[in-house]
Amino acid sequence: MTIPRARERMRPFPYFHMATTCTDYEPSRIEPLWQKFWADNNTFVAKDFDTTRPKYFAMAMYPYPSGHGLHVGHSENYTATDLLCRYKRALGFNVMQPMGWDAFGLPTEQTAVATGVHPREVTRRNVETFKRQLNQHGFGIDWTREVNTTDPGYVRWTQWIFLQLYKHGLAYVDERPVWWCQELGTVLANEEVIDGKSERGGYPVEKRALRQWVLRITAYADKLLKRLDGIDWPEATKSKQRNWIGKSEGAEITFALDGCDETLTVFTTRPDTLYGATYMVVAPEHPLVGKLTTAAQKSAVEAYVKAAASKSDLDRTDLAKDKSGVFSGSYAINPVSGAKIPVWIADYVLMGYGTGAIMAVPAHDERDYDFAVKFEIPIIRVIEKLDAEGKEAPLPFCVYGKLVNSGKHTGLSSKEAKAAIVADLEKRGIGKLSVNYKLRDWLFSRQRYWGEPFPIVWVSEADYKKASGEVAANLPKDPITFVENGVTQYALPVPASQLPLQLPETDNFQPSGTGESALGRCTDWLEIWFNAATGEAKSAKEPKPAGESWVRARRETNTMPQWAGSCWYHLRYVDPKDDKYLIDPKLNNYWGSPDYYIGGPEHAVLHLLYAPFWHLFLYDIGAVTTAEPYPRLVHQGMVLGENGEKMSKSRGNVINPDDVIKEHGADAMRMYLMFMGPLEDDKPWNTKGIEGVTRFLRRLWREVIDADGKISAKVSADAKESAAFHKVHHETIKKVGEDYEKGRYNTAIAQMMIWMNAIGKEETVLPGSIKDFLRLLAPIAPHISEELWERLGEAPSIVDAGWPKFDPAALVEESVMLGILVNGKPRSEVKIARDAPEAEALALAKADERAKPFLDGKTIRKVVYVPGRIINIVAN
RNA sequence: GCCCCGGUGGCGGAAUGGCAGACGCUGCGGACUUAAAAUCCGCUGACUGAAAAGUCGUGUGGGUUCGAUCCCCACCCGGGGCACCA
Repeated sequence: MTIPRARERMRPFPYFHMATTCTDYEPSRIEPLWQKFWADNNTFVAKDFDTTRPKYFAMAMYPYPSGHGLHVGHSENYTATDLLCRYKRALGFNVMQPMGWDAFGLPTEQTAVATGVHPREVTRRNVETFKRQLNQHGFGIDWTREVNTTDPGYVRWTQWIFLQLYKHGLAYVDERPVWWCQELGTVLANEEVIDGKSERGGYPVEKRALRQWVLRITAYADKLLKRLDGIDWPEATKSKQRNWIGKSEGAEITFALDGCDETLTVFTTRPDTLYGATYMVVAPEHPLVGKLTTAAQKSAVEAYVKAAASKSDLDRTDLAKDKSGVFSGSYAINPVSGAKIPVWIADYVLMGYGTGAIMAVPAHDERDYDFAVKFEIPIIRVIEKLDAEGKEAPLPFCVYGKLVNSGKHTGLSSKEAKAAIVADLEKRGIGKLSVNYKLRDWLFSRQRYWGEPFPIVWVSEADYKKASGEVAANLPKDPITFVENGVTQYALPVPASQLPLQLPETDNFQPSGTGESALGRCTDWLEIWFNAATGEAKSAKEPKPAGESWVRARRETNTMPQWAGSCWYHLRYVDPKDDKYLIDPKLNNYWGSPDYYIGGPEHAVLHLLYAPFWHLFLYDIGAVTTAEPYPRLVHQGMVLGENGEKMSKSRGNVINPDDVIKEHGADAMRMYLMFMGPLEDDKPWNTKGIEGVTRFLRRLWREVIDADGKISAKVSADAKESAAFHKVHHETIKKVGEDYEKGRYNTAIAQMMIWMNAIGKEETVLPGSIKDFLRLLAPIAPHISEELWERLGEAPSIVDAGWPKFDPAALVEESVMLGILVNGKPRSEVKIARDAPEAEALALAKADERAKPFLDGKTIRKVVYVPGRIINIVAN
């Protein structure tokens, strides 16, 4: 498309010196012109340290630049952000609206594998497309702050943060059964596995024991939970996070084993039911299984453990209804009743939660009850319903009550008994209060090429001890190790001075197939001489450099998951080029945390949990000055296809923003997206709907511009506007401001349509009225607003034209229609002074022709008068 | 099973204790036109009625209130999440 050059369009003041010469509303000519104007004038470059205005930092979740281009859901999300930013700017805020690219990740790598084009190049192309598309929407993005998670300057700091986590003991290596997806050739985090399938692609996953990096997010479980109370987030998401973190308070109790020195520790939330513990269960993976198993039970136990191991987790949970287990042959001693109780092995107890062992109280736990019934284990009631109406509650009885059959604790309430029993156990050294979380540590490594390499090398124990200088300064208290072929490998950090650690060049991005990423094949990069003081590296093919500190090392071949980069991009926007600090504290203080963050709810327990974890940690180590990363979060709803179903290629109901902009223009699309319904709701696209909005914009154009492209004769400085219009005009200024403030964009637009209907009835209109209106419209439909603003003789840009004020006096009507209700039912209405006294209103109501029949022959019992609204006469 | 969110015309939605259905779409009627498109004007919850008007109506059933889409209780339905978490 051709962009008219500004110079050619110059006309003498006051008209047409920048705007187009369109006679009809032609978004395809108008929009590119103003987009260029904004770019040429750096209109949206945010100024650091502007203390003359309050700052406003608004962020939408940055996109993954896929090969499919922008989705209409992005359009919705970014329109809402842009609209808010333009509104805040009109109010006088120093606004920052940044954008970036979540550019590491699987689809790009898969494209690279399929096409042989390097992921870096695939990313570059996709980013170019996305950027062009975003600019065609007319978003006021400050591109000087563009971030890309794959830029070396960005990767360096992602690695730096990992280094801090490592140094502070929050990153460790564990060989553990993890979700492995054969199809994707990588392991996945718990959060990325849904119903036994990969979140991305829906491929089957299975458990495999692999060496993995894990981040100790559980150390922040309590902080992550507590922060939820103080932030302005959608309740559903907070609730989901609370659930996911799953804090549960109880006690750890240690049971002695009969005829054995070992003890068995369990976690329970119901220490009050301890007297009712008639058996114990340990998970099949429990380390004590071997010792607990007696000779007689050995073969049965081994068979059971083997069967459990081969079951996928999906099978294990699918069979939830049908309990299975095997007796170990050993007995434990109930520490309060002294009873000898059997120890069972059953897969309904999970090794990953609590201690991997439980005390089973069949009378008061549904699962234990099912198990006890099936295996004919005694069931002893120890809790009674508190306010028993004579009848005993049926078993299993799983709520609090009063203790029975509980020795000296009989008669206490559950609550009292919990404290008393734990206190007793604590004195004996076999119990204590304890808290458990469902949240697991975050599996942080992936076997892919297109991700951040870990700033870690592996060395021998002897070489580990040679660490000094900057390398030693970054070591955790306890070394991170793993055993490979009987040899223990030690992790040394690649220190900050050597970052970023870049990916090796290769043309084969496929995983190596042995559980290692493509990096496992990049020998020159992988096998190195490492300086254990400075962190420098040289290929191992070269001779060993001179010096005590040089040791033989192998680099870590895992890469970080895609979530890593998005954990801190909100910081990089504030200080996008810094190579000294993660974020300059002065800039950090100026911009603070985003005042607004919008994105889909699908990241509730992924990005929205991970990023706060990193941020809280960075705050703790003094790397950032803000305690809370996202004080205010909004979720936009999904834009569904016209058939009300989720948009997808297979359903053939995808709406492409490029097509919509081509047909209707960006202003119409932006406006329609905001008009469809509440931002947070899912709502179906409707082609007729956007036509309605386009009609609205054309009407506006015709009110201002006549068929020759001149200002319409109707717009005149000596226009006489009707009182009715005057009122609507000021109501509109008030309502639109209030609605923008509350994020209720659909009703703001409805009000603007009311204004449009009102102006259609006017003979003449003041230019000032049109200009007021353009300023209200500009945040949503910025191009047409700029165009008409300038054609009306104002200097561009309308972006800095401020926000119109309404006249409160214009809103007040002397007389209003008062609803007349009889016994609560609307019967009539009457015109009356707004603040008429009750007596007058009542007299009018009683005399009203339509209300009268309902009052005839009845006695008035009560009158409720709400001045200006209704009068309700209660009569019978 | 547990947790969260929701249920209003033909459709998207508005109204958070005061005349339900703003605004938009659709549909119907009209104006302009040789005609069509575009544009403009009017009507458009259901039922009864020629009309005036009346009755019903915000998932269902109760409750609070002069008055309930709105608050409370119970239930039904839909969507999302969690699910042997001791």
